[in-house]
Amino acid sequence: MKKAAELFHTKGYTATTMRELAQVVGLEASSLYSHIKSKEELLIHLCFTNAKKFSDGIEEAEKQDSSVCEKIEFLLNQQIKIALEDGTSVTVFDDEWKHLSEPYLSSFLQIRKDYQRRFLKIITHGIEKKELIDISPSIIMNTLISSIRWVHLKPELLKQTGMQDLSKDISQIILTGIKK
Amino acid sequence: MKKAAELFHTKGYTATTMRELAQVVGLEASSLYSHIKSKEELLIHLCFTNAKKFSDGIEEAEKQDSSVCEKIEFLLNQQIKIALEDGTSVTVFDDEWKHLSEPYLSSFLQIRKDYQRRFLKIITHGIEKKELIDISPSIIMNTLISSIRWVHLKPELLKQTGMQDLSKDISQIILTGIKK
DNA sequence: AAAACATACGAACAAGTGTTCGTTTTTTTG
DNA sequence: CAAAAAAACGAACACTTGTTCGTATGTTTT
Repeated sequence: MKKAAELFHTKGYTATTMRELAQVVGLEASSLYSHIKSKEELLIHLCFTNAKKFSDGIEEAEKQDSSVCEKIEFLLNQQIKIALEDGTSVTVFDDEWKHLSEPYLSSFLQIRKDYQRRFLKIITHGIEKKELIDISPSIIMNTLISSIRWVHLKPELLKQTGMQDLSKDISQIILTGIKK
Repeated sequence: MKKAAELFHTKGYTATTMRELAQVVGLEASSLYSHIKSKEELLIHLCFTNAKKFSDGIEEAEKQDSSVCEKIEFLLNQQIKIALEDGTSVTVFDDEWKHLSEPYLSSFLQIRKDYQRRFLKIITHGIEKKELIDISPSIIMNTLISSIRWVHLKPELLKQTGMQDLSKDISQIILTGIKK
């Protein structure tokens, strides 16, 4: 699964061959099928495992008895942490889900939509409480989510800066920008 | 080229078939080759056309006799504009370039690297002049670039908000976050 | 109108795809 | 150690891929 994630990350799902994957794990292509049912099974697993991580994150944020800004900071930190611990999976989650076939595709999109709905709710709440500036919640959320979508591609920056500091710097930029 | 960009955008380069493309433009697959030399030619054109747009943008910013913040705001606006005018191309530029083969791949990465080098220079300059907060220029740049990487996926938000306002809102979030 | 050209087509090809099958090898269990 | 189960293999299959080729059909130039 790990090697599959790496290949999907670098070459993309469609461009990745079962024969390539086999070679990377030291097997013949046919042998893979003693362990998995299909190529898509790999993609399904990677997509939904990561989807769960994100959903769990937002659930935890919702439960917290804290200010909206603290919740958002928590979410940012959490997502940066996930991205740094398992960057290749995040790529798959971000970019390769579109190769899921039905019914997995619909299911995945549903989870994603739900995640964004809950995120939006937090932001909207923050605007109402005048914690956040009065900008379209949708714009804020998308900017927020996107702004960290490079972290998993720069592991060298992690070594340089350290996760704690990296996380703090990014949070500072974004939070300063949306705080009232 | 336009239909190709759309297909590459929704299905990905590798997953897009010449037969599909042919059907979309109302031809048989073989007929396409009266107009293009290969499938990759399409990808090459899309990648480098967009690369040029971005390079031109940063060149213009460099020339401007303005503060660093104004330059960055100009760049943000420009890139948002590009993303909204031709969203599918931006996807190809962002995500599908990796399917370029040599020597195009190296050439493309060189251009990209050069673009980031010049962007970094602007930011570093801004930090030196105390216009920007003292955070790793690399972190600032990546956050900046990424933060708008969703715009081209939400044309409905454009209709709702209008490009001018959308651009202003995003700029406000990001610039407030990095201004000293 | 003839010649030259661009465009479109169907058929085909060579290479590569995910996957299956029957068999052999290796590991685990009783 | 023998039996059962799991894992690995090579060969093959059915299908799809980008692309080529010879040919036909319009379209432009002379």
